[in-house]
Amino acid sequence: MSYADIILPQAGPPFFTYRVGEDLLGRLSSGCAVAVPLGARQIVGGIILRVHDVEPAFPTRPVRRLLFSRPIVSPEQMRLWEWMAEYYMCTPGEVMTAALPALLKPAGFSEEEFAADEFQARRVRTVALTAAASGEGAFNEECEKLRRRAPKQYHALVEIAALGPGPIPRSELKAGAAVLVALSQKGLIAISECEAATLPANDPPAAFRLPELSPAQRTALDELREALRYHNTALLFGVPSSGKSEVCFHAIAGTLAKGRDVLLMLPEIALTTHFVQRVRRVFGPGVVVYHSALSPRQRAETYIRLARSTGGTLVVGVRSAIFLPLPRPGLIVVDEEQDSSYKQSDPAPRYNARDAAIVLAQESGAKVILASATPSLETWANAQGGKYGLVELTERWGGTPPPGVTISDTLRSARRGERRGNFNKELLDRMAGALGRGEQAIVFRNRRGIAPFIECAECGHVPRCGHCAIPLSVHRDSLRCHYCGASTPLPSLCPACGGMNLATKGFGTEKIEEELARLFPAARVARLDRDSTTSERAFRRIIGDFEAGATDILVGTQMVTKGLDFAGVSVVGVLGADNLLNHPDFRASENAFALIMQVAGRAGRRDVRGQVVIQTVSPGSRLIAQAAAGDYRAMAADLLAERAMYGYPPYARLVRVMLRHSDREVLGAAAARLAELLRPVFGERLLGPQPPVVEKIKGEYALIFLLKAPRGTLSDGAGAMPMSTVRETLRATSAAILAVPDFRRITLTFDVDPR
DNA sequence: AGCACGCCGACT
DNA sequence: GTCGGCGTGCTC
Repeated sequence: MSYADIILPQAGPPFFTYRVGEDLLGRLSSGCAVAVPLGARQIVGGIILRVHDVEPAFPTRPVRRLLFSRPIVSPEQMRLWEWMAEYYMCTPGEVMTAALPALLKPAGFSEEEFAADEFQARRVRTVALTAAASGEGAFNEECEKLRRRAPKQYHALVEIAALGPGPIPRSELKAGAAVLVALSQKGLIAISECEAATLPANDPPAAFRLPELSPAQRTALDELREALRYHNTALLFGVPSSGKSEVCFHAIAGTLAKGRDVLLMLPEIALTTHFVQRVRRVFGPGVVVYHSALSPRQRAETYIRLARSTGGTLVVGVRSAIFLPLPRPGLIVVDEEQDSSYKQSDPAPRYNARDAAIVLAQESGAKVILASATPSLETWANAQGGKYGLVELTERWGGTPPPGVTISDTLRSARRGERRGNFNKELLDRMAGALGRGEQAIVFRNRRGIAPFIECAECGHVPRCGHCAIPLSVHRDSLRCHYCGASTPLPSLCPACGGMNLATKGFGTEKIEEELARLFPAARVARLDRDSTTSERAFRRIIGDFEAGATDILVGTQMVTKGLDFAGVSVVGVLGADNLLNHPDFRASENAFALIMQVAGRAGRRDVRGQVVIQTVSPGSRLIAQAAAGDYRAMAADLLAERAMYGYPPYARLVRVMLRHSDREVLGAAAARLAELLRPVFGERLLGPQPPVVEKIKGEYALIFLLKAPRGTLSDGAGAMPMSTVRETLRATSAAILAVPDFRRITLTFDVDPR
């Protein structure tokens, strides 16, 4: 008799064992998707881990059905799943939940319902130029004919030609149905239908429209290729605007030409911008895009299409794209590798896609390029230590002059009476100048809403969120919790003492927007933050308007810093730079540096030197000076010394242990017991327990420990402990805690390498 | 994660 | 006397 160990998409045991019936014998192997019965009346989708003939000690149920004729998880992906479950201390089922699109994990169906529900790729209509309209001569001739009398058809034809060659899904075209029908009747385009999961074709490498490289970029590309001969991973470290992307494009083209697949990973926000269009212009319509705005159907189609592909595909995607079943991975590029959106912090698997990329590459003989102007200190240390190759681009592309940076002392400005609202004179003068010349400005503030909190002037009461216990932020007509999103009307009296004098403290983007309307009444101001971009459309509109020059000043949060290129911006203001440094987080300085560098990079264009004004109450800050000078090396040297001193990454591995429970007493007791068990092993390197920043999560109390597991031998002679031993200790100890009857309902989670 | 089982309060 | 509230524990 044959048995199959099957991963099911849930926490709990690593796998379940089912019987393989006669009907499926020989057709099942590792990576196959199957439907199996679970519990009384459920059918769920699972992935086969292995097939064997060891009879389990419990009665088994049969595998119900094979969902796709071939495995949908490649051997390399299976090994990535295993590594991820082990390294990030979660179950393979939790990895599976993150890895597979929802439609490929059918769950909660009764047997009858499920029978009809196997995933079927949708059929889509496509259009393509016919021979009559192809070729430069014929195409231009047809365009001329249409231009005057049928401008809509003309535009449609140009659009199809731009996206082509090859069939283009109808849904990707702006042109209406009538226009396409007319073009088809003229014999210029052919309308046909095909399975969405097989769309569209890749451009042949010869047709790539690669950008010309400058001599500096050419040298960097050669160095990169050389570095990747000796290393699996290389850091492409380039100043802002040095043209890292172009160098990557050439490396990507080289890999695709060998028939191998490329994964280009981007931070979440960068993908919604024009970058994807740029990639499509270079590599053609075959570029696969994978991000959070796709529908469940599109995700499943993309996944299946890639599983059936034979190599040579370029995928542009966010964090979760690391799980796509590329048949022949050759190169993974992680752009802005330090970006925190590569780390999933909740729910499990709490993985970092950058690190997963390096593991996946190792498993599949692929190479990794980490690209950044401000690499994470972990990556920098690895590059300095020779673990990664290091390639530098020090020259700004096209001779764009670097922006002039001014550090503006807010307290001095206030003393001199030169402050208007939250703006210092230095910034206001430069903004006025820019607006006068018809140029644009960006104002960056790392805080949404009007103010971070309000305080009663009489009793000192600060309204807090009932769910999370953190202060509520002030918005135009509500108080909102920035953690859980809960919202209550803005009170007019103090809820505690009935006092009449509620004072707003600090300031956010909404407040800045109001002030700008008063300071520059003639300017058109737009705001870009999580509150103003509730839909994809709103986001695109704000960006589009600013790009088109329909707005003059853009005020916003981190959103204004990522991957956006605005040619008309000559002034950038950073408000309250100190705030960035004051986060209760060991990465605060590193992040602040990256953020200031990124936002500063938005200023200036080829002919106009950009101006950046950083407003701060601590103008003497070493880090702010380093950021103003763009001196990454100095910053890294300082911060690495600090990390070594306090035992933080890259000199230690962090694990965050969180306990949750509805009863504060029980929680406290469990945490005390856990501390008692772990302290003898880890001593001073176990911090806590302490309440997290957000004290209550979904009505439950929480306590956290932070473990700084040392790497290398310690100065106190305690020797290094392999990470596998650290994990084993944590697992065993938490099992012991959960075995105590009183503590059974405690939720215990681990976050390895937390952000 | 579903879903059944089971032990306590509002109804016909 | 039953219907159903959700707390608890199991699913190969």
